[in-house]
Amino acid sequence: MKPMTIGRLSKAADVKVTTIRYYESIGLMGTPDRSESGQRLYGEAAVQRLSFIRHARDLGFPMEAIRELIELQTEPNHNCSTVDAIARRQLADVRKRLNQLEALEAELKRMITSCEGGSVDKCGVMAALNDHGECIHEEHERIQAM
Amino acid sequence: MKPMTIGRLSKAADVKVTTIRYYESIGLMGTPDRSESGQRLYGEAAVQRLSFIRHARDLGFPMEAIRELIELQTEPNHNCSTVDAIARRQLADVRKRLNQLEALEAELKRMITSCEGGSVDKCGVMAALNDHGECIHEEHERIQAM
DNA sequence: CTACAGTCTACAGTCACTATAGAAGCAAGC
DNA sequence: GCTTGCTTCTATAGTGACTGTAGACTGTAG
Repeated sequence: MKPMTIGRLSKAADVKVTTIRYYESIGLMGTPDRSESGQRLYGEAAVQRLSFIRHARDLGFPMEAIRELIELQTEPNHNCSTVDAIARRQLADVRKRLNQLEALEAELKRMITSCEGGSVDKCGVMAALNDHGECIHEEHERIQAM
Repeated sequence: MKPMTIGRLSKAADVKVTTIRYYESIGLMGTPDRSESGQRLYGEAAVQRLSFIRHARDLGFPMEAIRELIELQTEPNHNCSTVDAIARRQLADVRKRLNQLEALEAELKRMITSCEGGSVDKCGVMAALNDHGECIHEEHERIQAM
């Protein structure tokens, strides 16, 4: 039951110190106890909470959804259908992105095989990039780079 | 050969006016001619350039890669192997993201099916989110939400 | 005691835009 | 010519989810 400093918490949950303070500032983490000298002190619950956030972020849940989930967690009598709905929404989102990425993969593959070497003005990749009619972006949503 | 204003260019290339000015400010678009009253005037080449950028962004190319591609375009004698390399890098990236998303899909599906209704403290989704050991993030890269 | 790592606050910077404000320009209708 | 209303101009601030920096204090190992 001995409390840990922010650095230890950081290691325990694999979240950077600055990010922990950031989460606190946006109200995701609650205000921790402080030592006499003013240092933040955390218990196991903080590790849990932080790992939860991290895991949900790794799964691509938007911050807002995570906030919602945390609120739901704190009132455990609430029916979990809301939680289920959030997860389903996220799954739908992931699937949409999968489809888009598959289309991208196909187009990139096509672009690359069309390139036969030589100078840029005959390059198939460049041609494909210039030739902006046919391709994907009927529904013009943008894929994020990582 | 009559020049168009930024608004017309915006419609022609399907890129917002503000975004065009932004691209200019970061040096992706070059400084256009101006009318006597100071309005930007563009020709066909600008539509081409802008569409090129837009298409590459739609394909998820990072800004830096696009900048590189544009530079290559302006020296057409350059061998296109560099272009090919950039496209291949992008393809590899897309494939990596595909794999990650597939893993996410599986985990989300598992989470959702494990939920049998009832209150939050017995919810399988919540359990999965709390239970942060086993899952994906050995290689902890984060998937971006869109 | 002295290093030196960790922690504190507060604020600026990142990316790729988007939004806002306030002023000036332009095109059409009356 | 005048008014109406859209477009354009510049400059600046805001977004999300952090990251980085500066300068001061604290805690600990040798």
